Amino acid sequence: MMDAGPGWTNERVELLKRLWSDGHSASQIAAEIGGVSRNAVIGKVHRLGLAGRVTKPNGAQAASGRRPRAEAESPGASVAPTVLAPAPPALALIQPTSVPSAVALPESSRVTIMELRDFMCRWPMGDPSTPDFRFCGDRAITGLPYCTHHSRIAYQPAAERKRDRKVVGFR
DNA sequence: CCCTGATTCGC
DNA sequence: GCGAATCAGG
Repeated sequence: MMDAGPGWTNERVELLKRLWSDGHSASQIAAEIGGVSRNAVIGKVHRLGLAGRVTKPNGAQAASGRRPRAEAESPGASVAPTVLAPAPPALALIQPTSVPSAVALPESSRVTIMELRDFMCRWPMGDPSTPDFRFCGDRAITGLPYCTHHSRIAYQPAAERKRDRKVVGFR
């Protein structure tokens, strides 16, 4: 008599609530509960009214939802051209004068410009005029030219002159 | 390429 | 009510 499909029993819902309020992500909760997908968790969370963990002050909500089953996209139409980074690190001028490569980056996936892919971090490393000039090449944040590490450096908020040395944006 | 939550809609 | 598909953003 195995239950074919354990729906959202009271215990599961309570576990969901506990994990959600405990700060676990939807995918983590889904993996913890088992048998449910991340979407299922999110959907249930919203249905329970628990959503609203991250509320945007602006009226700009999130996605507009899923498409109404229509896919008449213009195949020939080209989208907007690729936009470059708003504030590149001025090439190698901001070079890591004291980069403990032997400690910090044991094996950074540095790549040449030829090996640089779209999803790779474009953070310059080394002197562009030398043959050993490479880019970080690490996995870049989607939509951004840099990886998580270098994004923090490139997009540092201009309001942190001295004190407050905490890392930006993190739950 | 990874991830996060939000939303819609067919079931 | 449920959750996959999709979207938007990091």
